[in-house]
Amino acid sequence: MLLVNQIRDNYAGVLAGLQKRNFQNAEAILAEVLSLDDLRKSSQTQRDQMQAESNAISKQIGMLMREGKTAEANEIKERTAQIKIQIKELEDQNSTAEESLKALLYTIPNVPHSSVPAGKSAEDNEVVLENGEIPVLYEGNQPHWELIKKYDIIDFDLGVKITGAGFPVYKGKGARLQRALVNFFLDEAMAQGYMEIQPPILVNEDSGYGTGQLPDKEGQMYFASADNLYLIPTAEVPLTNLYRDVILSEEDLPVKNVGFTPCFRREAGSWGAHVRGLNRLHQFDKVEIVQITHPDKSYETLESMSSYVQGLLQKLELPYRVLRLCGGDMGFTSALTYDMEVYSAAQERWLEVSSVSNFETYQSNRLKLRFKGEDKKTQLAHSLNGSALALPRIVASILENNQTPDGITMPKVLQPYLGFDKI
RNA sequence: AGAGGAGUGGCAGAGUGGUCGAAUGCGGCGGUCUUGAAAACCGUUGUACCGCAAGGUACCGGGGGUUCGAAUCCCUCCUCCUCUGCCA
Repeated sequence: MLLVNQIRDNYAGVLAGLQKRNFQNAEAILAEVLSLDDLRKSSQTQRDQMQAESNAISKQIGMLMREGKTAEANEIKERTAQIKIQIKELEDQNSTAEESLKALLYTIPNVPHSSVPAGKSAEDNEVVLENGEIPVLYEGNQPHWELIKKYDIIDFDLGVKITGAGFPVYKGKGARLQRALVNFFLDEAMAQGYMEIQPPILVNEDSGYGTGQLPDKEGQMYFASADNLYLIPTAEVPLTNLYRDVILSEEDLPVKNVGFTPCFRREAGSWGAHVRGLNRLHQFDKVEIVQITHPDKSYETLESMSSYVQGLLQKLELPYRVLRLCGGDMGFTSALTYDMEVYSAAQERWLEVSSVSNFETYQSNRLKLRFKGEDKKTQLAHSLNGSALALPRIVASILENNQTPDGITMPKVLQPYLGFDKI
């Protein structure tokens, strides 16, 4: 969430940024934030003063008691009763203001970076670059949901039988392809200095709040009610919450972590004709990279993460483009997001396979993720993450773009991991 | 899952109603001494909020309560350890 001081010190900038996102009623909401914060401060100042007086009296009572002056002690005691009532009132006022302030801040998205284009929807995203050749497929090519049946490598019907829609079963070479991709992605990340982390895939409520899935996206997560745990929608949640309530020292920066996990998304109400096959699932595998950096370095880091993801796509020989998301299409918590899309020749459309974002202090403010520098001052770190990569659409595009009348050719980099070159 | 024990500063560990944000030791940082280092000695060493500042307030696993006053008493939740049970 945004910092109140960020709003106070740069009111015009924050307002303009929120408007670029088409955030409704920005002006009224920001004014409300400032007035709630004023109320919070003034009630605390008063409360602290009353409390100081009360503490002084209590100390005095202690002294009188020790000297055996019980009557005098009892006399002063009566004064504290009155103070207590006032303290209670001020405390209520203070905590109400604080809670309202927090609830309001939760509803305000991050301020976009200056390079973010204005716009309302995906159509206004800016194409930064395109790379790779779009393959020309043979007559009679098929989309992946046909190919997986033809070669019997991914089975949706079996998934329906044992779980439900959106939970595919990977078989034989299909399963092997999944494992090869995961290993390839992890090995590549480690070669770039990321440390591999295997986190739990169920997380508690605090973690949900830490990265922003709660309170508003509650319906998107599967919930294990007997134990109050959420199935993670992305490894971002455990990987970033590792650093909740942590003060790093400056020399620990940048933190570079990578993790492979299954991801679970309820995707309530988002089913339709264009989300067939592997395009949208309830359970899928993803390798996620997370970095925690010094505020001065985060944009440099964002570029390097973007190039890293592009490198993966190049090695997989997939044609892709990079988009800079416009204000209206960005995620709630992001300040700048690049989406990587791979062209699927059989579906004749671009598929989003990665999203790389800089959250600046938006997440770290919620997480209380800070670092202490040479000057011994603690300040909020910047957090970034990106998919590197999510498997299903990568699998879909590999299958579709590499299909030939007599089989599907596997990218060269994967062959050592696969043990075969063709499906 | 059942029975018992325990959670205090970076770590170890005292403190069982007031002068306790908290002894002491270790570690860290600064200094004296030294050619340098070690040792010794001296000083310093948590986080957050309010305040222009001086300063104030809160925090002893989390939350709630009793009391003029809580690290200390009560309730509740969480976590860890030991034993029993179950188990990849």
